[in-house]
Amino acid sequence: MNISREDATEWASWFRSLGDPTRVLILNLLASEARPMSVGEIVERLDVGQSTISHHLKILGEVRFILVDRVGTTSWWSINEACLDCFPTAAELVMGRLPADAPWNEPLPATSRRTR
Amino acid sequence: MNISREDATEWASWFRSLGDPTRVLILNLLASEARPMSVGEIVERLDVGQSTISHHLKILGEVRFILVDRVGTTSWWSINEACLDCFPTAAELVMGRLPADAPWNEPLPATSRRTR
DNA sequence: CAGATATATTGACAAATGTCAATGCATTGC
DNA sequence: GCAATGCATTGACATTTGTCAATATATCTG
Repeated sequence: MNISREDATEWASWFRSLGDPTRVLILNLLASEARPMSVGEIVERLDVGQSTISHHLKILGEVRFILVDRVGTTSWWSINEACLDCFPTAAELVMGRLPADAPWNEPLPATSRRTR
Repeated sequence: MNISREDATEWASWFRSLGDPTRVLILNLLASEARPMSVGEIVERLDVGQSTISHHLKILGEVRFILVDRVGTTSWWSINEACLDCFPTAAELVMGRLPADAPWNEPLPATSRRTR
């Protein structure tokens, strides 16, 4: 009936990934532009250092809120639409009704290394 | 078109309140019991100290995920159903479509001090 | 009022987090 | 191959966070 602390820890980590202002700004920017953006572009738009942006992109990527396509030396980041749609609501999470096929449960794809 | 850092900070704080395993456990417990519970009851069910539980209840109460009814020396905590229903989804938040009448935007009621 | 009970608050502390500057690593262009 | 470019990683640092033990506060019971 009740969830385990392990489950709670994993669920909490998803919400924690949304729990930083800079990450919310990144997500909003990517969503409003509705296209892949490079790290440099994002740095220009938000008033935060480049290494910090890279750090947050990594965190958002690990929970699969965003996806990356690396081409040459540039990383193209974009919203993972599927992930947004089925991110659990607070009600679902709290009641223990977790979507089984959430995108963040899928294995990470082998890092693409296309060159041009 | 884009949200302000202030907005982002406030939204992030709501998600951060779900970003701790103990708080997820508390919410799940309150939701699964579907009744008000005292601090003592919650402490018994979760393997965490009493002061820690009080601390987390306070955090969850401040974002109005849970409500408290103080009777005598005991505090009865319960899920704020309204809050669960309209907690913004990741998509809503990220796209800047925020529910205007969210319960956590309502003023906090004067602390009830009923006795018995 | 004295003691017991329930919860809140405080203080301490280790761990995690967000940020930046500096550096490292690939890749591209010449 | 060399310099330039774009991003990732590292190290340092201050801040925040989660936890507990101890204490304070409020209420109830006799």
